[in-house]
Amino acid sequence: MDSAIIRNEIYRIVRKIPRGSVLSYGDIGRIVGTGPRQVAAAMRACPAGLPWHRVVGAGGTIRTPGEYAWIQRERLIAEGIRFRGRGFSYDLYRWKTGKYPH
DNA sequence: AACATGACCTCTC
DNA sequence: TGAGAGGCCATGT
Repeated sequence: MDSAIIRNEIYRIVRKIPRGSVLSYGDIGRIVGTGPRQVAAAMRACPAGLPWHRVVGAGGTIRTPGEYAWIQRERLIAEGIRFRGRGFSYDLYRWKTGKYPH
């Protein structure tokens, strides 16, 4: 199935995000050619060892439900991301090294 | 096969 | 600044 391949692509990209950087659901979706919700759906399975905390909502917001939101925030802060208010500056911490297809 | 759901995004008002 | 609507499409029932 295509969807399984896309899921693997998503996981591969998330694994590539370097420490201290983040990527949004929408951007990841744009890279692999699918939508933001599909990225979220893939993250629901969350394989062990995956740096899921580096995947955030558009504009640098935490969209993770429940207590994981707190864990994610702590981990991001531990990687050097400074929060301002609810979220942080996505432009500042976005993983820029990965070139997006266009 | 139809239907509901969702760790989203963008545009309105 | 915040709430609502619509679009999106893989997943699970």
